[in-house]
Amino acid sequence: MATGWADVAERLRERGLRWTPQRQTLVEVLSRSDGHVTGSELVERCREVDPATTPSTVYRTLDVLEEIGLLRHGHGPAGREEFHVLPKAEHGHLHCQDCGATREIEPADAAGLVSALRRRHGFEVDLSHVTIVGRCAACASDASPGA
Amino acid sequence: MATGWADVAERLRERGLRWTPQRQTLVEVLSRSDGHVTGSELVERCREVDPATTPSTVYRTLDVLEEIGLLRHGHGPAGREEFHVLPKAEHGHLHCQDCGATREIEPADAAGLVSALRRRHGFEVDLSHVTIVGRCAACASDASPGA
DNA sequence: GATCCTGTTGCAACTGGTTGCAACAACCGT
DNA sequence: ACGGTTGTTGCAACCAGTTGCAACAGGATC
Repeated sequence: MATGWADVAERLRERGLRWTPQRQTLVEVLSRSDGHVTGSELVERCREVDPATTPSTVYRTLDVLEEIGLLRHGHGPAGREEFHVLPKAEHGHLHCQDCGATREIEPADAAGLVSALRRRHGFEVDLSHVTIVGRCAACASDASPGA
Repeated sequence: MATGWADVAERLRERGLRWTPQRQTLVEVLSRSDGHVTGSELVERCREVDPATTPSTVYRTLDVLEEIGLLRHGHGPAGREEFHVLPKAEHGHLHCQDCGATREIEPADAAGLVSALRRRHGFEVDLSHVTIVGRCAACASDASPGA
């Protein structure tokens, strides 16, 4: 909560953007959310607060908040939108195809890849957007010997 | 084209699956496609061959063909389905947020990450499903100094 | 060639998300 | 407090993809 939700209104106004009731609702919901949420989850939770909530408004506001840096989005394994609230550090995600578990990739794990791509292709990785799919330890040891 | 499209019919029948006109259409379209295609692109191209093509049939057939190993799918930067025809080698994708360019990640580039995740978390990466987002050399050197 | 079994198709409805547009309202200036 | 500017909302239509289901049709069997 370091650069928390408290000054969102100001940050918006600084850019000539507005602080509307709908945005307050979404920010309130976000401030109660931890880690990763999907778009439709957020829509649903906003509707609990204000049943008149419209999806398009939520998604558009999410875009705005992302521009301000309060969240990042990525795409989950099913291609669904996934939001990442108040990222402390850039980090990617690991998703198990079999059990569906998701865990975070520590920057150290990705350091090799990031620097390899930078050196070899001059490519600057945006780690927060990365979801790597595969099999987690449990599922891998479960499946490989058998099949 | 090593294990090409020629014997698809047999491969299906071996598994008790069927070789239908609709599947022939899709396979014909796929055999003319190179590299990466999105789902809707395939639907469209099938419709050029057979205007009666239905999306659900195409997607279901794609699932079947993926099971047989003739293609792999992943999710592009916008979360859209992306198919990867006749994969010679497992490889991921690099996508530039700015210019939209996509290039392939060579296995060597990812080797470090893959082995780091295996060692540290026992996680087996499915490289073909990975799309890494960031900025390509051109866009990175374009943007970073300025902004 | 007729028959049966079961995989497959096409439809229609639905999910998650996006977009164009006209009406609206936050905020600034007076 | 009032008006005007312009960012924002909500609607409705749409896009990409998925699913349940009843009708259909491969292909093996007789």
